Amino acid sequence: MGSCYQRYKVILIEKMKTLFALVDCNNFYVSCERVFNPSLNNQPVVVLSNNDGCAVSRSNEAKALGIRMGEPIFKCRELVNKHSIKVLSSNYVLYGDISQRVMNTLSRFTPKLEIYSIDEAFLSLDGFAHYNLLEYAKEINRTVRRDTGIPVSVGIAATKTLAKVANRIAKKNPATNGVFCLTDEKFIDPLLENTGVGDIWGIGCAREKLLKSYGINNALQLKNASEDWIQKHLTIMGLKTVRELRGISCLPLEETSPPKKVIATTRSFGHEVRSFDELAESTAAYASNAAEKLREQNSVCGHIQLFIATNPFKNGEQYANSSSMRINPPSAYTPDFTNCARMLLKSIYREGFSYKRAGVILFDISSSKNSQEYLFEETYQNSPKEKLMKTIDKINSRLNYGKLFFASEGLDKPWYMRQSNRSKRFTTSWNEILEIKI
DNA sequence: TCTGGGGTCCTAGGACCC
DNA sequence: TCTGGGGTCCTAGGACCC
Repeated sequence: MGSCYQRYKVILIEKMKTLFALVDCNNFYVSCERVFNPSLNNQPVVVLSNNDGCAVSRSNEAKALGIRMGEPIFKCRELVNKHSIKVLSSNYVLYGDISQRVMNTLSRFTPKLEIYSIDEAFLSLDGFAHYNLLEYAKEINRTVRRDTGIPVSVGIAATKTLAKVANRIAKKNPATNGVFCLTDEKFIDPLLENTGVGDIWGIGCAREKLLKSYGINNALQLKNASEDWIQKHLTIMGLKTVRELRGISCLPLEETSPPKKVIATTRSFGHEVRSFDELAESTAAYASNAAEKLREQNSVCGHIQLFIATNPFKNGEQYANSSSMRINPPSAYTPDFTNCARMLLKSIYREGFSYKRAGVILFDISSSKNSQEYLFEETYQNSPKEKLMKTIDKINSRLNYGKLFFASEGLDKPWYMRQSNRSKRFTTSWNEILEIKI
C-alpha cells in the first residue's frame, strides 16, 4: 500500500508541473518592415506611433545609437539626420497580418497556445519535459524565421514569469542564439540575482522604486521576500509574481481571450481642430470604428463616453472634458453611437480652443446572444439594424477596409492622423502587392 | 512644427440597503 | 449624554502590460 501511495503522489506532482515557452518577436514592427524591404537590414530603423509621434519599435542599430523607446521623434531629429536613421510610419494592417502568420506557425508546436499580444505568445509545454527543450526552442526559432521572415526569441521555464526572464536572457545575450531554457534548478538563483527587480514582468517603475527603497534590488531578493510584506505593499498581483519566481505557477495559460469589457478608439489629430463640424466628423468616425470592434466580438454596449482635449504640451489655456450617456436598450448599431457621440460633443464642446485629441470609449459591454429582452423597445438582436450592420461588415471585409462608411464621418477627413511614410499593405490589399522590378 | 493607443486588474472609499 | 453593523455595488484612480 505504501508504495502505491508513493507512486500516486509522484504522478500527482508530475501532473502539476507546468512548463511554458514564451516566444517574443524581436523588434516586431521593424522586423515586419524588413520582410518586404530588405534594404532596411543592418540599418538603423525606427517605426513611429500613430500620428508619427513617438518611436515605438527600433532596430538594434537604432537602439545602439541611443533612440529610446517612446521618445518623441522630433527630439531625435539630429540623431536621425546624422546617422541616416530610416523613420517609418506605423502600418498596423501589415503588422496584424504578419502577427497572425507567426501565431499560426507557433500553433504547430503545441496544442495549447496563448496569444498574449501582437508580438508575443505563451506555449504550454506541459508533458514536454522529456524533450530536449533547448533543441525544441531552436526548432521554433528556425521555423518562424523560415516561414514568416520574423526573428524571434524563445524562453522556456516552469512559470510564465520565469519564461519571461528566460526570454530576456535569450534576447540580451547573442551567445544564446535567441533561445534559453531556465529549467535547471541550480542556474535559476544566480541568474535571478543578475536580473534587476524592475526587469521582472509585473514590476513597473512605481514598484521598482518602492522595492529598491526597501533594499530589494534584484529578482532573487524579490523571490526571497516575505509573502505578507509583498501582499501588503504589492497587492495580490505582486504575491503571484513572487510565487512564480519560486517556480509555483499562478498565472495559467489562457487559450481563449474573453470578450473585451472596454472598447476604445482615441486618436490625436494630424493638425489642431477648432470647428465643431470637424470635431463631430472625427468623433463620428471613432464611434463607428469602436462599434465595428464591438460587433467583431458579438457584443452590444450600453454606455458610451466621449472626450476631447487640447494639446497639453502647448502653452496657453487648456481645456479637456468628457461626458457619457446610457444606450438603452444596448446596441451595436453604428448610427446609435454616432448620434450619441454628437449629442455628447454638443454638451462639452467649447468654442475658441484648438483641439488635439478626442476619443470614444464603450463600457457596459455584454454578449449580444443572451441579453435581456425589452417590453416596449426593439432590441438590437434580430432587428433590421442588426441585419444592416452585418451586411455592411460583410461588404467591408470583402472589399478593402473602410470602403463603406457613414457620411457623418465626413469625406475629406482633414483631421486624419499624420502618416507621412507608411509602407504598403503588402499582404492584405491586392492594389498594394509587392512589386519586383527586374 | 512635431510628444501614441488600447487594454487589464486591484483597491479604497462612498452610497445604499436591511 | 447617548448615534450599529454588515454586506454589496459602483466609481475613481493607480499600477501594470505591450
